[in-house]
Amino acid sequence: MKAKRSNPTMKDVAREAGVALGTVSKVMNNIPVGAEYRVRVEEAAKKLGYQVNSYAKGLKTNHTGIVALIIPSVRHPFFGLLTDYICQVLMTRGMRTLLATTESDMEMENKCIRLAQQHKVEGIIALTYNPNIEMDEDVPFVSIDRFYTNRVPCVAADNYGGGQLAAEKLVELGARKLLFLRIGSSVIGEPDKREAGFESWCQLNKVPCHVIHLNDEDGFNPFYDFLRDHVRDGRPEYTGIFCSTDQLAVIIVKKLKEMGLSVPEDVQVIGFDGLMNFDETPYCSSIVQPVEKMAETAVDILLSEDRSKLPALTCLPVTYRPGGTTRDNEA
Amino acid sequence: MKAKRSNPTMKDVAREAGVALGTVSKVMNNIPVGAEYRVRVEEAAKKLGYQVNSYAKGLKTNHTGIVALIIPSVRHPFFGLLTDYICQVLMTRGMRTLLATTESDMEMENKCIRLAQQHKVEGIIALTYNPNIEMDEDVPFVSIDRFYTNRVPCVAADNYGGGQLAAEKLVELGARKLLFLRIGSSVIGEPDKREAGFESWCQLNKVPCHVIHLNDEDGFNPFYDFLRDHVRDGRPEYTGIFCSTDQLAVIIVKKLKEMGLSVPEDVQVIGFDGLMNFDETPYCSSIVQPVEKMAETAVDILLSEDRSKLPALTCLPVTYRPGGTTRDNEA
DNA sequence: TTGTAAGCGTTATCAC
DNA sequence: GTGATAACGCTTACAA
Repeated sequence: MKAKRSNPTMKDVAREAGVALGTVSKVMNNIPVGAEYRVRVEEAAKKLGYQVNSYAKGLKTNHTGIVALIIPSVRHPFFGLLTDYICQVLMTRGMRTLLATTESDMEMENKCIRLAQQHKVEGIIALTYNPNIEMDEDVPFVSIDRFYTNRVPCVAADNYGGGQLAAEKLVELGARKLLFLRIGSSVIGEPDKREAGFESWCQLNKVPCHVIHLNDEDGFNPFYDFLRDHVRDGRPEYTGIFCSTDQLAVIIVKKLKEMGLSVPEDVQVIGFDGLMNFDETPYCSSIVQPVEKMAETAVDILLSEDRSKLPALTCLPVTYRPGGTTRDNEA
Repeated sequence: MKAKRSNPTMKDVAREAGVALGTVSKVMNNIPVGAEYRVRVEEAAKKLGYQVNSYAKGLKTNHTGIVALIIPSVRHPFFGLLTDYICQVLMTRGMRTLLATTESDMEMENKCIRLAQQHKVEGIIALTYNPNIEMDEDVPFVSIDRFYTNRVPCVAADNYGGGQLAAEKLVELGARKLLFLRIGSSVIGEPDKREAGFESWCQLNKVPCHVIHLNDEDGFNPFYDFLRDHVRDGRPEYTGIFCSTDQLAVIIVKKLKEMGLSVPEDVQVIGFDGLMNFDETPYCSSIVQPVEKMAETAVDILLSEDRSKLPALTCLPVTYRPGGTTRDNEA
């Protein structure tokens, strides 16, 4: 553990090296300079433990090398994973991550955006369903999972295709009637397309399909009721369930087992997200979001040179992965 | 979604309001100023959509309102949770979080510390087992789970006490012989005390206790071998297992079941961390780390006014929580 | 190629 | 209480 002296400035380095201030600056920025000088400056810098003051630098250049990430939390596995990747990708692009967790509180979201702008970040990546985002026209902004306008690029998984894929898989695995389950207050983001894709596939393929929106008041009763009302020969009729998230799927599987139904024998369940338990095993069969790809894409778009022609919406392909809650051969 | 005009400066506001530059500065910093002036300035600022440039401000004041958090990742539930709390607590203290994930790579850790210092952060909170941290003497530093020297405050859970508690609980719940399991390369952090506490309790209470360090080469063989070698009447002799982390505990439980042993009937398992699955249910019976308290404490120490007398090591109390892998009455 | 000097947007120190 | 003015540490013409 080494300790270094404090706060030497370029002026100090210049004096130490016996060169002009501008020369030091050039060395620090890799601008061609006499080899002899370069060495002198580098030695002086090392000796004094000099580090550029990026605030002074940022003030001049308006480039801070910081990108703000605004996200509901970092403790939910999906957000944690996404944050992790974004942070890593930004690092490889020479950028730092300013993290702001908002708990999806709109006021907080706007506050964080304001703060980010004050800090002159190079751009903002945000995951919010806030309809009244107050964004500065000229700080690059990329939204994840939420389409605002053509002027704000949005990156998301192919939620619609994922919904279709879930339906297709469930039928392929033997389910004749399908159920879609979703929980929580209605939002207006890309994830809503999971339901749309699911339903459209069923319609197109003439597969009976029912949709249940769970809410906080009724709890799981609508689900219980539906299952009880649709029984045939003592077995549930709807044997394929698609849940809007893995989280919900895990809960539903538990509920089903409590009801004496076995998963995947009696009923098959597919979730959405593709999260892994921390022993690297899937929570459930799931439509896997390409989280790493989403992170890369978001960063690429945010930092792209030519901001005049950006894709308004980028949907990245999802995949299906068995995870024990479906009757796959190889599961 | 509103859009604002770009980059007005204090000078612009001053001109717009018809006052001097200094007056604007005072208004922005809540320094007493004529009521009439204050109103004029505030209106002008709003009209122009003015926001302070914190880089210019930081250059002057050397206060950036940013704290760096250096952590292996944010995708592991424990780190995710910790990051979440730290970010929240910092926010309530008027600080922003600069996040750096290192994957515990030492080079990366030092690089991140260097970058943080360049960004003139108010302080650094780091979770690293890096022995050669290159830290600047005069940027406040708080370490989590790793004691360096008396000069660097360290915040951790009471790992030693947690180890004792685990042993005590296992015996209380009926185990006569105890096993400690730990995996991975040896580190030199506070978490090592889990083992020490566990052993010391056993010694003090004359309870037979065996320790196994799993490593990558041998895999779980040492564990299997030990279990096989210590059987009595067809039942394992060591019926209480303490794992150094919840993650390991989850794996061990799985292995035990594969061996035909049932948990918690045949063998009881306690982990460490107290993590919750994302459906808010514990992974296993566990010694719970006070993560939120750790976050608060780390931030408090980092930002404390008087840095002359700081606690070198703060160990926060842990608790035991049943989680289905022990034979607790109420589990 | 190297050195000089003018700002970048703030804050802080003064006279007023 | 208010308003010029000099820094803060750096980049970048531009002059040498």
